[in-house]
Amino acid sequence: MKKSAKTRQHIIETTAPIFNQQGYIGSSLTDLCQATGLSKGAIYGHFQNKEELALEAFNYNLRQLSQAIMKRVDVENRPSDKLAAILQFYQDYHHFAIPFGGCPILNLGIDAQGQHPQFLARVVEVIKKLENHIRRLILEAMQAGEFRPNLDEYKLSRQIFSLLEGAIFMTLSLNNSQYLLDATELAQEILRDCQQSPAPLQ
Amino acid sequence: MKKSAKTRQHIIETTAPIFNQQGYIGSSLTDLCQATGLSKGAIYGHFQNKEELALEAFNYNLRQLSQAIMKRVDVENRPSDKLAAILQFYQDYHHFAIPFGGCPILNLGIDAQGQHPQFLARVVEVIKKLENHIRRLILEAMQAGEFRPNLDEYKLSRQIFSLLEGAIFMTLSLNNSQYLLDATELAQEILRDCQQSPAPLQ
DNA sequence: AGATAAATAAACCAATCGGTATTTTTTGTA
DNA sequence: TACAAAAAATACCGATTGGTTTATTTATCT
Repeated sequence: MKKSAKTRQHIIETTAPIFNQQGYIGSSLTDLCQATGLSKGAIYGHFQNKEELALEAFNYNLRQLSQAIMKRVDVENRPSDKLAAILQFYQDYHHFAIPFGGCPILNLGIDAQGQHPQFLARVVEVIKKLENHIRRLILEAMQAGEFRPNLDEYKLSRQIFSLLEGAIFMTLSLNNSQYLLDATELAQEILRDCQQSPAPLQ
Repeated sequence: MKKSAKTRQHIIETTAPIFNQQGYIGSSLTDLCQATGLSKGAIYGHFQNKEELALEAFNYNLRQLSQAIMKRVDVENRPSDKLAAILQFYQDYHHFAIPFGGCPILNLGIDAQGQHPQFLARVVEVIKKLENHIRRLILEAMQAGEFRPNLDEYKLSRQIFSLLEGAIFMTLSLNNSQYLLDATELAQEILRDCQQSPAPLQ
């Protein structure tokens, strides 16, 4: 009874980076069998079809990412420190993403657009969750007096998230970590300006 | 003699959005034949193989994007106005990208990563060209006295480009134009601060 | 230890993949 | 209008796709 769940998890974990890197169509069952060391019969004993496995693998990727961020955030107390921890995480995000086969949000978001509505819905869910987390931290920082009270936390979180995702894309595509460094630095400056008043930005 | 070139171009133009949206592997010859209204024999009479056609189609996409930007830039004279024109273009970039099947840079960049080095090289080329264009405009604005002289134009162009690409991803994935609006607004503010001295940002 | 059920492998399926060879149709020109 | 050349359609190729079935091995539990 327990063995089944274990190999099922093994299949998910070993195929997750393949799906992340090669996309849904690009990941053939032959690839997945070779990576897991199992046969098609074995895989189909644990999953109804390729789509179900892909969904689980994508979910696994997104969950890993979320958890890695939250792990950094949870050790901080003040909202502004939690925000700084998020930026710190993204500063060397490529070290996290490259063995993962890239950024799950970016890869799945692009791969699923107009192609796999179900997958897109999942990645949108995670994006909104992360962006909302940033937004709530900004709001809490305002309420705690760490930030000016007249900020538009919705706009700020959208801007910071866009900046980070774009920098991830640039760093991974051009294989140049400078984009993530510059982006997180800019984000830090934006947040620093949230403390002052009146605002030169926002 | 001329008919051949015309249908060749027709094939490129009609398959370009398919390649852009579905990627290289995701675009089957059946799809391409159906879209062009031609048979496989006809397509293979104009292109050696699927890869050559894809490369031409991707180049077509990237060229269309570059030209659309340059068209807006070239009507301006002052460097800072040219920069503003670029931001203006990206403000409603989704209207350009959606009928195109998404952002060619983003789609091809993600699709090609670790999969098609040849395609990745092409998209990197275009990215560097556009980013360099922004960088040179910042430099020219400094030299013309429109911007402070002590700016890091390399860093600034990286930050702005990351911000824009990230906002494109967000707007297209979440089908929400607000990300592009907020990102271009932030970019405008960053550039506005380049005029003042001393710098609150950068 | 042996019965039972779960897990896996292997062979097989129709469909589709990219690509090619051949035939038919179209076209420009003499 | 006849004819050669180019362009396109058809039919086909082997390989691979996702998926299924059957047989066999391997765990699990009494």
